[in-house]
Amino acid sequence: MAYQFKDIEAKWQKFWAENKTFKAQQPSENQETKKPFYVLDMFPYPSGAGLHVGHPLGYIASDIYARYKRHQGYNVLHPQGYDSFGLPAEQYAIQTGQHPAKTTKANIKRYREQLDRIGFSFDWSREVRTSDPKYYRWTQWIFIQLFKSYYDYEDQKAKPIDELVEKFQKQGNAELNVACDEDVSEFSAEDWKGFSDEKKEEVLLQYRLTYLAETEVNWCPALGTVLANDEIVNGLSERGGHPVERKKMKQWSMRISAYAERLLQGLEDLEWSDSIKESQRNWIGKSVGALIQFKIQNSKFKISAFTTRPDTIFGVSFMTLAPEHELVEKITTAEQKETVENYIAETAKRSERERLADVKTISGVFTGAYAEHPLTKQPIPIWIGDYVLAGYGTGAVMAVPCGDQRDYDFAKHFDIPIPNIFKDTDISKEAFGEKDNTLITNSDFLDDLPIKKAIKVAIQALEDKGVGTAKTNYRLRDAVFSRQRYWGEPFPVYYVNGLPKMIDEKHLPLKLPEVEKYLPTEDGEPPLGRAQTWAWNTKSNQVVDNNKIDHKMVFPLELNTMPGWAGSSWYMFRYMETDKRDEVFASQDALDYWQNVNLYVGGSEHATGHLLYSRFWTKFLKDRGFLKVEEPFQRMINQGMILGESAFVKRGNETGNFYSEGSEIKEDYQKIHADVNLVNTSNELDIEGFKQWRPEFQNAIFIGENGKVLSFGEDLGVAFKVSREVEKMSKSKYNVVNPDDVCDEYGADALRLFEMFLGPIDQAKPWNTAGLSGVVGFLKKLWKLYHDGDNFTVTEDKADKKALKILHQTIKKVNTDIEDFSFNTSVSSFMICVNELNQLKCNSREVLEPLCVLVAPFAPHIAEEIWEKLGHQNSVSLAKYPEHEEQYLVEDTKTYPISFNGKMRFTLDLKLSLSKDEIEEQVMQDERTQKQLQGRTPKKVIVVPGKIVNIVG
RNA sequence: GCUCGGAUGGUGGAAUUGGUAGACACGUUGGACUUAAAAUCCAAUGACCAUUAUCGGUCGUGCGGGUUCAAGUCCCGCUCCGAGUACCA
Repeated sequence: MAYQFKDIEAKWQKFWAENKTFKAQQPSENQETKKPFYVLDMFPYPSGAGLHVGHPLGYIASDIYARYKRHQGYNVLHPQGYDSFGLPAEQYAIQTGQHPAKTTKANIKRYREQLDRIGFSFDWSREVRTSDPKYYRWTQWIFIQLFKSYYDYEDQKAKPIDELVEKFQKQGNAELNVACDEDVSEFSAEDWKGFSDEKKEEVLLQYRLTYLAETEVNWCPALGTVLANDEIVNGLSERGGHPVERKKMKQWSMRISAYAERLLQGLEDLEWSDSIKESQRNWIGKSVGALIQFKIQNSKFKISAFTTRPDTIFGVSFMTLAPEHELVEKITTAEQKETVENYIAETAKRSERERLADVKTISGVFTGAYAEHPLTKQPIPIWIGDYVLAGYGTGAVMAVPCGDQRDYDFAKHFDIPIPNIFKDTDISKEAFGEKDNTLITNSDFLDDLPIKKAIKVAIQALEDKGVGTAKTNYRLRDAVFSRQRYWGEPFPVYYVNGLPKMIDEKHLPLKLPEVEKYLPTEDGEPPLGRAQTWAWNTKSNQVVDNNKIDHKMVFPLELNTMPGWAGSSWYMFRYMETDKRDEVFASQDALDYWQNVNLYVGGSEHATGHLLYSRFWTKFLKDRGFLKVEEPFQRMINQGMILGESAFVKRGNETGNFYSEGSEIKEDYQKIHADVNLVNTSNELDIEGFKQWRPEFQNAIFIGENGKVLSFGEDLGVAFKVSREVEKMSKSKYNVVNPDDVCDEYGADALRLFEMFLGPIDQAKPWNTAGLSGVVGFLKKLWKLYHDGDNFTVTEDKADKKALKILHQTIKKVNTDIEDFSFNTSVSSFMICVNELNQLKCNSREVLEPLCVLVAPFAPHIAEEIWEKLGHQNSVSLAKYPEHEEQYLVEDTKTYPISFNGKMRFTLDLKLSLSKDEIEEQVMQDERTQKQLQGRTPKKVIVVPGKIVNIVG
């Protein structure tokens, strides 16, 4: 009987579910003191399209690893859940009026069905859904904790805001080294005590780790919504092409910038890919330099500019301010006023995106004002230029045209002098941007110092004169945390006189209200502005009707919701908790036991989003004593994307005829997507299916590969071919392959093995079903190894040496492969092993039982079935993973490659125990050596024992 | 522009510290079994040259150099492709 995967897979999936085989033990029930091991996948967003074959790639890899760790005796936590708040459900709701909760629930159901078919060893008892009020209650709770905290740079940690209030009372804010907004004004302890309560609240908001601030957003009046940067093309909305304007809105932000240094340092000890670490480093963008003050002539104002090159201070020939810089209007002279205003108006019109796209055009205007060089006291003209970004540093640049290409281009364009301060360099064509050992010149006390030394000396001099300070700048900006959406976590916030107040923790969750439509309101408020019941009664601590708002006891609630990354920034800790989910976000003993994620598997597209925010929240929760770990994810593997092989047919523009790939076409044509499910592995299109797929093609004419019109009946043998192109797998490209179909046709084990066999886990690769037959063949051969027809043929006989050798070689290889995540080569090893055992006609339990366990993480269903036939009661997942025994692998002879001048000529079996000289002697005596040498004496013989003999002549 | 990856047969991809390049699989070709097909099994398969089918030879890991007895692997200089990021002072 052949291997009946359908029955077997269904049987074991049922068995695992019923026996709760993969339920991780809680620390309290874990009496045998098994070591914990936490394997986590990035949880999916349950979209309406369902899973395609690309999604399970990472899940299969992590599942293999989780199963492997269970075999090794670990108490493995391997959960799964859903990142179920998000935009697609909301957009679907806008179009259809269906409540997002309803579609989300349906999508989750479908996801679960699809996942279950692949035989994952998830512990579903710990499932989380970010859109579940029982879950987002704790997301809201964390938000409140952030609101109640500030960041102390001195101790490098977050602390309760009350402690800051105490400090204000004692010493004001002047001397404090804490994270805050840029524009806080100084106050003394006396000032603080004199502040009204409202004023105090306003000040504190500038220090809290989540705070309200005016932020510019892209507002599209026609669509009535706020757009993200990537939803805008050339200043128009991507959807519909409507104009977009910049609008200031009050938004919640997260003070992630406070954690910049720790987020950077923390990367060192993580076992993540270099590329992700590097992206995070770039994103954080640490640059070390100095902040230098420039007095403005005839004015009380000062400009401070950040530079990484204080050594070039004597090369400054002008300054440039961003058009948005606050000093611009204050310092512009009367005669330049009109020019400057025109320029500002013009740049404001251009969207940020346009400005970035158009880097080559140099534009700017002179303000008429002059700054004073802090050391030479020379006047420096102040310009405005849109190459200076308001959001980085101070929005002002001390321009050193000889050392910076942008300053250089600007100076050339406006005919500003370019003094050279680098010895023996040519700056006639471009700036000298190197940071090497070149010496400085024309720079007073910095003359003849190499650049690196000069930087230090310059900073010291500036500090001594009180005109500058050493300063580290980070590119990382605070993260906007408000979204004008419906389908997200509501903020636990109400407003008293415009100031935000937190709802008391014990009244959480604050549940999403019902709305009749999911669009923003006519006057541009977020969808929650449509809710009838969206006010907070501070007496009853309940949500009440809007028209009861009296600003005494009943107050308006926040209308924004939290972004997608809120719920995903802490979910890894939620899985640790099972019983007390209503009482805590996760209980202390669970957190202490599981610590953090040992292995995290997911795509690299979250490098600067989710992976940074989760690290931020973890560090924050640790600072405030809720966690003991500093990092959420210790080791990470990033799986590559599986791409689709789209199929294209050529359609004539005039006739509408379809042309086979190889046929001659006498008119202009377009390539249009054809559903890949209508194309076989030889790229032949199923024409009847194609006509049914798109009714408008019903009467189209098809020109076959032979160049003739295909008329059915006569031309049955003539193929109609399509061309193939690799693209991202997507519904709109009709190249989606559904894992369900693969499971139906070949089985879950085959799907698992094939996805692993496809290539290295971290590489992007196209899905090509053609290769599936290889792993299907392997499974059949594996089955055959234990069966002869219907009979189970495993015996208790002693295995012969050869069989043991191949078994232990395979064990050794697979063990190292799993640790390295080289699953493609493990599958190869299995194939080699099974082929050899088949040839040896091995049916000894001594070999076949360990092999069954070895294969189990990869192809669990077939392994369970065989395991049962081998007479075991328990699941194969509880079996101990085999370890290789060196005794079967050691050999006393080695096949030596014998090379002449580095080229391999023949091989010779030699005893491994031989010494160098003995090897050389035996090789030289061999007749083939003599033949190669033809009587000559070799110059040198290189013998590497155990490896190779090379004869140089 | 910068940063990080990558380039190996017809295809996907193997190759410890430099040590027999092309494992394994797909595909292709030939064969066995069969009335036939499917399934299965066996063999060949980097390119070129040579020869009597033997024994053989030359070239081959994007390109050009280098180090070495020996380079896919190390070093220098390029080309191309992919990803991220972008006027970051």
